Amino acid sequence: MGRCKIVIRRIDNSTSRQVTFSKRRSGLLKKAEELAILCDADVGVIIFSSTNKLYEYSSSSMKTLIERYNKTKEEHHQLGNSTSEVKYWQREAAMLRQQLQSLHENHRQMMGEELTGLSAKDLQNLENQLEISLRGIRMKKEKILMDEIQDLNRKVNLIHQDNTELYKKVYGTKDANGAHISSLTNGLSVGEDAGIPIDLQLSQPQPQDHEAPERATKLGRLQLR
Amino acid sequence: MGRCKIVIRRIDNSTSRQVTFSKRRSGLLKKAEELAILCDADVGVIIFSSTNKLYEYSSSSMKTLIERYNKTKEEHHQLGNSTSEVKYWQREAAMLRQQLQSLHENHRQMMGEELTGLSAKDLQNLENQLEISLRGIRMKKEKILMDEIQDLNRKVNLIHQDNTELYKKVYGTKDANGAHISSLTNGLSVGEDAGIPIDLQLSQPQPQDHEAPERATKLGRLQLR
DNA sequence: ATCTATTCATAATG
DNA sequence: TCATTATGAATAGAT
Repeated sequence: MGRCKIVIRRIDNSTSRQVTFSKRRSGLLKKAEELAILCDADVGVIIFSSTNKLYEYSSSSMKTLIERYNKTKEEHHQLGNSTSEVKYWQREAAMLRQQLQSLHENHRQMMGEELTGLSAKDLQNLENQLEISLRGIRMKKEKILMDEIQDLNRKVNLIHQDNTELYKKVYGTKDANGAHISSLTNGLSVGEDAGIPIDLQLSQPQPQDHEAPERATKLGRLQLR
Repeated sequence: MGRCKIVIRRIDNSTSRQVTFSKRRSGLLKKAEELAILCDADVGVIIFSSTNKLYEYSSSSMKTLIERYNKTKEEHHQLGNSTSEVKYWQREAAMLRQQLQSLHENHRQMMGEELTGLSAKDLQNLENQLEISLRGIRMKKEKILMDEIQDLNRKVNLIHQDNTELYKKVYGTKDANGAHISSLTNGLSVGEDAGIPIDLQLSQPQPQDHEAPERATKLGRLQLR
């Protein structure tokens, strides 16, 4: 229910994930309250964001609700009482450390380190994955550069047009392009002719899909490396 | 979202209250799951109907979630109340969780995912790193394969020598290498001369198909494609 | 349960 | 974060 349908899977972009979280969180809490009121139910919602921030709703009291839940589940575990609080945190830390270790090893392997123990097959898989990653990364990079270049082209053309206009104003409507221009335009007259749009490109002609190149605009620098 | 707007207050008619409960309950649980997946959040919902029936959803485990909830609440409520040991472990866990998160993000980027937000420069660095990794991995793989081949060569030579010995025993000490051998050794005479070691090599240092090459050694088969 | 007419939630955008 | 809006989802009421 938005501008377009979305698939329910983790949102990659962290900004939009945060935005969506904020919206849907409030939506969920609202619906929980409506359900509780409309249908005379006892409802509790607990949400931990990916940044470990807590949000909650409870139609009565969360404590009572959780107790009721535990009773219903026939688990008299005394989850809320800090009998073995230290132990809890120790387990938590141990679990996290384990996860961290495993991920770290994986990461090392992706960095081409610590490869002993891997079979030729494992290495082949790793190689394939890295090749896939590289393709994705290169595409993304190309896109950024192409966008930047397109924006620069636009900028250059605008300046060139401006200069042509200025030239006309200064020298009348005679020849709008000539040696004079160069000196006037601080060496920016790139095109041969005002009528022909200037077009910078990456030396390798890549698929040119043109989207919003807003980043380049902000920079406004001319870096033609 | 229905035939007409309704006010949010207890539905008097028990039948329609029951129907609405059923519909909205599933809606709420669905939304909870979507939030958890989309935004990488930990979400739990507990619902007791007016007839004391329990319905629940939890993206991880309700037990863990409730424990986490209680800990978070306590932490918030009585900051100075916990012992130094608890505090130590809490900090430890928080630190580990942070590290895990950061490493996870890094890992995702190395997998070519979640690249939005990276600059062209970042992407270039990533690309360079992956290329370095690939070189290392390929070298390692080559080495494994070369070792394997060397081992096979050794084996082949040993067999060949054995056969030569056997030939001598059968036919005396005359010519140890000849056309006869071929028939005796089941087509295994690969080298020209017994004195010259046979030497298999990778035709090109590229991924051929390396289906578990270690098995070949064990089996003692010679597959010379 | 199933079917619509509506209202609602929210994705994209500024 | 806030506001707007087009669009897909949820659902109230009826069958």
